[in-house]
Amino acid sequence: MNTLAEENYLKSIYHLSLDTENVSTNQLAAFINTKASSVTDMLKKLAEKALINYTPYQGVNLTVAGEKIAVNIIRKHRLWEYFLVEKLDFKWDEVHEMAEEMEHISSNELIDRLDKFMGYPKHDPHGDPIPDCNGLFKIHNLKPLSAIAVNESGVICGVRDHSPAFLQYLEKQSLIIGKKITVAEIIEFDHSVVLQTTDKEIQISREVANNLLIAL
Amino acid sequence: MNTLAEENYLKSIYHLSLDTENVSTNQLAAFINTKASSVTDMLKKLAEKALINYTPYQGVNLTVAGEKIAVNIIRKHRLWEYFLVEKLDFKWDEVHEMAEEMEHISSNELIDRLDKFMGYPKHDPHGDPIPDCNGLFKIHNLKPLSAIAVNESGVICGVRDHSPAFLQYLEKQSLIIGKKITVAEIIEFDHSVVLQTTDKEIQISREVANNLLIAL
DNA sequence: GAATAAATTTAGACAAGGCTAAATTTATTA
DNA sequence: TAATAAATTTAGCCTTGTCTAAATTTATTC
Repeated sequence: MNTLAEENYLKSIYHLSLDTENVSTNQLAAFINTKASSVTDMLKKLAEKALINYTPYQGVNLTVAGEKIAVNIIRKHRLWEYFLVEKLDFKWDEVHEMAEEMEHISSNELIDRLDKFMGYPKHDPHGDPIPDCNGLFKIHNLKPLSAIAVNESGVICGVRDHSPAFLQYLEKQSLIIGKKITVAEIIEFDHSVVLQTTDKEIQISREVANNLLIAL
Repeated sequence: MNTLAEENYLKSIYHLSLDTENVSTNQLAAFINTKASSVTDMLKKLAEKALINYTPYQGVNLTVAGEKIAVNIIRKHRLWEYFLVEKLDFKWDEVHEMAEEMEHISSNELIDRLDKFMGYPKHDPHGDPIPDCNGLFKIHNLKPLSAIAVNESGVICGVRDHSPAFLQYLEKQSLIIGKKITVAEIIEFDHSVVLQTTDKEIQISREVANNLLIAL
């Protein structure tokens, strides 16, 4: 098995790989909140284990074996988040830290049974897809709200930022998963977005719009 | 917060303290499966943190602060075991290792909500009492079956050995928590015990009898 | 295309937790 | 009570994962 630190590196490389092909040492260091030199040490170790492809100075990406481990950790994370919200009544902004710990519980039998217990949910409380027991999941073709044109409509299906502050703000504005919205206007000056929802009109900043994921 | 290793030492000291007033270095080393010298190092660290009372060569016991932490870990362990058996349908011999990991999930809010979710159970699947959110629980006055006289009756309420092998054996013999038994005979030669249960007569070794806890 | 800047890696150190071997203390026994 | 045995602690070393500072490589710019 892998250490907790190794698992966190693999998971982080996976997340960063969604945006860039090769993940750089500095990117990882910033993401994990550590120093570039520490990252280099760990990359050597993971490369040694054949979990990443690593060429000095050229960044890294996951091998098939490494990706399998990363996806399994993400599966655990999202299933525990679902459990915490659906069974223990936590709010969607409260569960991330707890799930960060729980995702490292090793038993796969446990997580498969948890999955069954909850009825094989497809998405976590933030709209992120939950990989099945074979690591398979659909990657939605979601667009940030900031990329939606005026008069177009869509449904909120995910968030990019998972911080409690952001989630609490959305909650307050009733901008929750499943909400239908229409872009009424985009303010020229600062690219703020005016939304028409089922119950009211809301104006949000470009920053917020950029972190809301929409299905058309 | 305390490290995983520290938590395991505190928990172990707590368990061993149930039998002996002061726990010796060697006892701990054997229990934790490590070397006496490693134990000494950790004892110094825990004494430094005022979680144990430690006098070199004289063994240790928990301070009030240390006992509080230990009981909280045990609460978590037993609640997770209950969850695994009652909600995820694991068998009583399958849950110990998983709970060993889960007991270190830090959030107390989480464990309190889990407790509520399950209806505040009083005992784990092995009959051990579950401390409440204030760390309070009744210590049953249970006797090992080996200490019960011929013709006396009682109910199986706990086990001393939690190993899968022992639990599987009990399961096979239908010697489960809540079962009513009567001591029919004690074999003089090897102190084997002949039990009369509701459905049949069973003979068990002194070793087994010694690890079954009975309420009269 | 050299010179500077930015990114990355190497070198050397540290803390946690563990181990072996040696020294010391306590317990036991003749 | 002296001698031996058992238990415990100390000393010194190892691994993991981290850090700072220095060296090296890659990127950028004039």
